Amino acid sequence: MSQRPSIKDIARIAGVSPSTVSRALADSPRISLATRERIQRIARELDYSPSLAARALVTGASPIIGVVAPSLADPYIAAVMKGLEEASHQHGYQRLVASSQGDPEQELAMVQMLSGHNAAGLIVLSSRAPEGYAPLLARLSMPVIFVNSLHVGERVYNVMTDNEYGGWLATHHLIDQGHVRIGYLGGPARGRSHAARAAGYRRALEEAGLPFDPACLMPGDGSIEAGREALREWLHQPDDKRPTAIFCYNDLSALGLLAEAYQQGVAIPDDLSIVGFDNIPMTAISIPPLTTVEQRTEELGRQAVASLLAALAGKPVTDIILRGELIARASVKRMEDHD
Amino acid sequence: MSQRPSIKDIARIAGVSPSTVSRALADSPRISLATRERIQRIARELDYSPSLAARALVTGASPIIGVVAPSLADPYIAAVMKGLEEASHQHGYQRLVASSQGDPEQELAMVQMLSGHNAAGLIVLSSRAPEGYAPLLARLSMPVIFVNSLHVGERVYNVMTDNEYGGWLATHHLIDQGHVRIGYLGGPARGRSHAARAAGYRRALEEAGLPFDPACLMPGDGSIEAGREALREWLHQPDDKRPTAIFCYNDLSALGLLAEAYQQGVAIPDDLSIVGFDNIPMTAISIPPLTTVEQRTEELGRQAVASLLAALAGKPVTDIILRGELIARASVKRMEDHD
DNA sequence: CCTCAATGTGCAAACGTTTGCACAACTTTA
DNA sequence: TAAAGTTGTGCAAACGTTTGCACATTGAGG
Repeated sequence: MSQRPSIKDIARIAGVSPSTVSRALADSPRISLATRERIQRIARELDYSPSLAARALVTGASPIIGVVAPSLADPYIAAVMKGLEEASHQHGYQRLVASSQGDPEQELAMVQMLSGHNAAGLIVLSSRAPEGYAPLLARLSMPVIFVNSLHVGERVYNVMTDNEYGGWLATHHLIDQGHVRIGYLGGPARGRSHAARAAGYRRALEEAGLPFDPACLMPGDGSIEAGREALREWLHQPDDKRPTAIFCYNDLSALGLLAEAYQQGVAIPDDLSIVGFDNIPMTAISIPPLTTVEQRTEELGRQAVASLLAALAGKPVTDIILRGELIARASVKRMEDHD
Repeated sequence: MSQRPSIKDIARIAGVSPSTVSRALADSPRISLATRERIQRIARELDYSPSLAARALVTGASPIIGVVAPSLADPYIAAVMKGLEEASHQHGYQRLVASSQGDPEQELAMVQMLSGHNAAGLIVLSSRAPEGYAPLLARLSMPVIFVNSLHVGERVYNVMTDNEYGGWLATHHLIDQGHVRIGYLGGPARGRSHAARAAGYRRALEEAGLPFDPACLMPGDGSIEAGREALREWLHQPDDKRPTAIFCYNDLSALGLLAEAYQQGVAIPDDLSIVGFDNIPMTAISIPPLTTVEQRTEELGRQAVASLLAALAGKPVTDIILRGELIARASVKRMEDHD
C-alpha cells in the first residue's frame, strides 16, 4: 500500500533533513560517520532504492548507455551485445536497448528518444548509413560510438572490423590453396561492410595477378536463403565459368550454401570450396566445418564501451579497427598444381 | 552551446505559458487549434524532444518495459526478444534490457534497478527459479510477467511453453516410428523446463507400455559440447544397451550431437535417430535437417507483452501456455516391424 | 574573552514536466 | 442587462533528487 520510500521518509525517521540523507547515502565525508551509518541502516530497512528518474533530472545525466541495433535476433549482434554487456556492467552502466527493425527512419527516432532519457552516451550498431545522421548527431550533446559503420562529427567515434582486410584474407587464402576462379557472394547491397569485403576480395585478386570477372560476383543479402540461392545459381553456370571457390559475405549465407549443396549433391569442398565470415558458433559444427574469417564481435562490443567511457572521461579517443584471423577448417580444398 | 530546448523555451518564443505548451504538444482540445499548431511548429523548428526523465518523475511511470534476461547471446532468448520488440514497439513502449549473465543474484539486482526507473512493468526471462524472488515481488508495485518459469504473487503472471507436452510429443513421435529404446539428453539440472520435458518423455514411455531405464537418461546442460559428449558416451555403451533414438533437451545440444556423430562416423538417422527441441533456424540446414519440437519463441515474447499490457490496463490476466508442433525432418528413421 | 577555523547539518533552488484549479474574456440565455 | 455558461490560457504545486550556500556548534589559538 505505502508508496516506495523516498529520501524524505528516511529523513523523517532519522530526524534529519533530506539533504543530509542524500549526502549520507552518497557516503559524503561531510556527514559524521555515526549519522551516515544510522541513515544507511534505515535506508536498508526500508528497502529504499533511489528514483533514477529524479536523479537523472537533476544531474542531467543517467548511468545509461543507449544502444541502437537493427535487431536482436541476429547472432552477430548477439555476440556484440555480449561484449557490451560485460564491459558496461563492469563499469556500473546499464543499457537501454532499442531495436530499429532495420528501418533507418526508426533508427533515427530511437536515437532521438534515447537522448530524451539523458543517456550518458550512445552506441549504434548498424551497417546501413542513413544520410539523416549528420544533422541529428550535431545536435546531440552526448558521445556516440558507431560500431561497424563510419560516421564523423564532434563526439562521434567508430569501432569497426577491418572488413577490407578480412575480405583480402579470405580471398588470399583461397588463392594460396591454388584457386584461380573465385566467386564472391555479396551482402546487403548498400552496406559498408559488404563494399569493404568486396574491395578486399578484388585487391587480393589483383595482387595475385588474377583476372577479375564481374560474373563471379553474386548478389546476396547475408541470409541463409541467399546462400541456397547462390548455389542453385552456381549449378546453372556452364562448367568452365564456374568458380571453384566462393567467398561468402557472412557465415549465415555460407551455411545456407552448404545446406543446399548437400541437398543437390554438390560435395564441399571437393566440388566447391567455401569461405565464410564472422566465425559464428555454428561454423564449428557444420558439415564440413566452415573455414571462415573471424570477426572479433565480442571485442567489438567491449571496445565500444571502452571508447565511450574514455570519451565521457574527456580522454582523447581514436577510432578503433579490429582485425580477425582466418580460421582454417575443412570447407576449402587445396587445388593440384598443373605442371 | 545551447542546451536542449525545454518546454519553457518554446513558451517564451510563442509568448504563452509552459502549461499551454505542454497541453498543446499533447494535442489537448482545451487549447485552440491555432495556438496548438503554432506551438507545434515552433517545437519542430527547435527540434524539441521532451525530457523523459522529467516526465517519468511527475507522472510516476515511464513507457518502459524492463526486461531481464540471463544473456542476449542465446538464440532462444534472441527469438523471444524479437517477439518482445515487435509487440512492445507497436504499443509505444521501449525496453530497458538488463542481462544477468546467468547469475541469480544479479538477476534480482536488475529487477530492483528496473523498478528504480519507474518501469511500467517487468518481463523476466529465466528458467532458474531463485527463491529470493518472492519477497522482492511483493514489494514491487508494477506487474511482472515471467517467461518460462513459474512464479505466483499479486500482479505476477506467467507465459510459458508446455514443456511437458513437448517432451511427450518428441518421445511419442519416436515411439510411433517404431523405436523402443529411447534416450533423453537432459538440460540444466535445476531448470524447470528440463524437468518438464523429462516428465513428458516418461509419460510417453508409460502410455506406450515401454519400460523406463534410468541408464537412458544422459546428463547435459543444453550446450553444443554437451551434445558432443553425449554421443561419445553413447559410443561407449554396449550394443544391446544403446538407445536407437535420443530426444535432446534442445536443438543446440542436438546439433552438437550431430556434429560429433559425423566426425565419429555414426550415421544419422541410420545408426541413431535424433529429435531436438526449439526449432532454431539452424535446424533447417543441419545435415541431416533436424526433426524437432517447435517452441513458439517469438509468440512467447508477443504474449508476454500482451499480458503485461492487459495487466497495466487493469484487465484480468490468466497464465498462458503455448504448445509447439513437431517438425518432422530427416534425423529420425522409421524402424522396421519385427514380424 | 574574542576571533577564527573546522565540522556537521539544514535551507532552498533547481532540474523539466504535468495537471488541478482559477481566471479572464466572450457568448449565450433569460 | 444581468446571470450563466463556454472557451482559452495561466498559476503554482508536485514529483524525488542534488548541491551551493548559509548557519550553528564546537574547539583551538591568541
